[in-house]
Amino acid sequence: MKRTDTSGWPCTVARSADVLGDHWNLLLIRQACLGVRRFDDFQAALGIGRNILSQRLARLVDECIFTRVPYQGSPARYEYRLTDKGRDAYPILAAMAAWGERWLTGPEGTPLVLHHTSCDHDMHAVVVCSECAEPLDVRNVRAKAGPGYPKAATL
Amino acid sequence: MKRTDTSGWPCTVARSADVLGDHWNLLLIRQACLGVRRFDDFQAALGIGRNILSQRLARLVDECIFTRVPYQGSPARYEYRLTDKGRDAYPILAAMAAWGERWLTGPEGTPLVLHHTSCDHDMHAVVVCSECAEPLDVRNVRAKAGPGYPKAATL
DNA sequence: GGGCCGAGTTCCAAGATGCAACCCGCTGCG
DNA sequence: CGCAGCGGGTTGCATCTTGGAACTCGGCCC
Repeated sequence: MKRTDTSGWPCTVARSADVLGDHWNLLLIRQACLGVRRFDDFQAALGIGRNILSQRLARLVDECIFTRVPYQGSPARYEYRLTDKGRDAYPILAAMAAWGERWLTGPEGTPLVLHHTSCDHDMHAVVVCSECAEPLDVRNVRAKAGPGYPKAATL
Repeated sequence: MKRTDTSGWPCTVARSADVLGDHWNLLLIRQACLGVRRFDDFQAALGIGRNILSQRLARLVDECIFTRVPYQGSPARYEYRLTDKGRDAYPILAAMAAWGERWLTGPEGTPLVLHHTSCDHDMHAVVVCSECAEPLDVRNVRAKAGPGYPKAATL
């Protein structure tokens, strides 16, 4: 009945999917990357229901993707900021943006262009191999069991 | 009421999230990348309900991420294969796997190791800038409106 | 003739979502 | 003082979506 919990599966994709496989979570992280930090701003920007937002933020704080820090006392007000873990999810969003740009964009062109300030160029994300820096392709990658792989498993 | 549809939003992340922001969809694509093609194999590998599986596969075929091709007639049997669009989503999964490996792995180590056959090394995915090949970091990226950006918008 | 695939549907109860309305501790303001 | 406003949430309720298990259907196999 309740959404299957994949966080304990012997697969890093399944574990990530447990938290990132939710459009609101993805969108919240994206907004946060864009500088949004406050409840009402998330709500207004995404049009997400306040209860859902509240629940999602709690989950993300729980997962250490956001931290809830007070930015004023009396009345106590909090804002949500990305942790290193959350910030580190940005590449995934960038990869999704690149995919969306390639496959889900109509003739009108991309709504958003990313600009890399380090090299001062407009760019898009490319996912490469850590060893040879070649872009990845499913056909050149094999998955094999690692140290944390249990004997019986789904793969 | 029904799950908010973000596929028309002026944001490539939101559009991608509409289809990739679902753990089953992600997991199905992952399985497909691993070579799974048949209904019952997906079902057995993921433990997903047959109704949900059926519904998800239909959606993914609809989105042109999978194609349903007959592999025998009489009785007609179909298998689901990744299209180029689907195959191109692999980098996203690889990025998620890398994140999961870094942040969601316990002391036992990664369950799965990826091996890049092109360079014959074990590797992990890195998301880099298409222009300067530096790994991305949120702090070095700015989003700006592109050609497909409507005047009124959420960003 | 009966059982066994693979590939789906159908049914139903338990959750999840979305929306709107309500609450709470302060602040500013007339 | 009284009261509306603001940021930040809860609560309630009507719908949808999930997950699990049972049922269907066309064709082999024995």
